[in-house]
Amino acid sequence: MMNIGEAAAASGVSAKMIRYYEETGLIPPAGRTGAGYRTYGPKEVQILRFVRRARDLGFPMEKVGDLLALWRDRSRASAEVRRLAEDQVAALTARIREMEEMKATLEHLVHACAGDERPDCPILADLGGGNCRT
Amino acid sequence: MMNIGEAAAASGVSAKMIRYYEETGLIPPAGRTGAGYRTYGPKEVQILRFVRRARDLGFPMEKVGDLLALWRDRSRASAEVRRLAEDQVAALTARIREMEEMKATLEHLVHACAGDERPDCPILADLGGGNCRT
DNA sequence: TATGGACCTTCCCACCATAGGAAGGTCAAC
DNA sequence: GTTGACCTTCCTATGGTGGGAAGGTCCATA
Repeated sequence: MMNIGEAAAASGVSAKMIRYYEETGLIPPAGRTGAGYRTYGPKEVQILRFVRRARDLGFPMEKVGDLLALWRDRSRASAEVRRLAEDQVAALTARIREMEEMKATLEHLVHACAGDERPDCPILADLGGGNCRT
Repeated sequence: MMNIGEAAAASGVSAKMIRYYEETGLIPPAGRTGAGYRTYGPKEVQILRFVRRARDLGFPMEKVGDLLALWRDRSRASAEVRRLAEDQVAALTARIREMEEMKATLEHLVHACAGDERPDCPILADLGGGNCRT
């Protein structure tokens, strides 16, 4: 049995976040020693690693909860899990595209900007003249 | 002179956010009518549009403040602005790459998953660190 | 002139996920 | 037995945005 600090080191999740995950119900409450210290075994550490990995893949907490539930349910169909993963791929794709667009616009502006000592700046001109309804 | 609602409609920035920007010092305090209503003219609306556009390009508030300062400074060198824009391109590039990596990993897992009624699921197996069930 | 509704004001709360810190208790090593 | 590293809870902040309550204002219409 480990302390929260050891569990944090073993799982890659900070002690702060472990307590937070417990508080929000993402993970079940840890056992306690007589003095009130949280205790963790290998099983709990595995759960924490699961959460960590899912977060690394960009899943929001809520989806991580769904994945955990499916993980615990031995009879779940893999199709459900796959759908969650596909949703996440779609979300990432959408977000990436948005940022690619921002980047392209900015690169265009940077390209048009002399970038020297002169105050003429197409970047500021663009920002100042953006067309919304006036 | 417009109300905050009209300025919001004209600039594309919500009234809530206009007040927030003012509160945090991003934009100067608006003028007030005798009754305490904020008033906005075309110049202020242009500033709001500037902010909106910069936020749309993914600049964090702090950088928007820098850009605004450069915008107001008629003698600024365009090189400074360009550097801010380039930094932002770099930030976007880094974030995009992170997300591309997440996406690639997930796509790999989705591809390996049968996605049928069987409980065998490589996605959960991966998340769990090799052991699908506890 | 009165009233109603659309606007404005300030203030507080919520989100998501994370980090920092203070105040106080506990454990283990020396 | 003291010291230092750990633990506990509780509060705060972040970045931007939205929601809403309680109360004031403005304008048009009945």
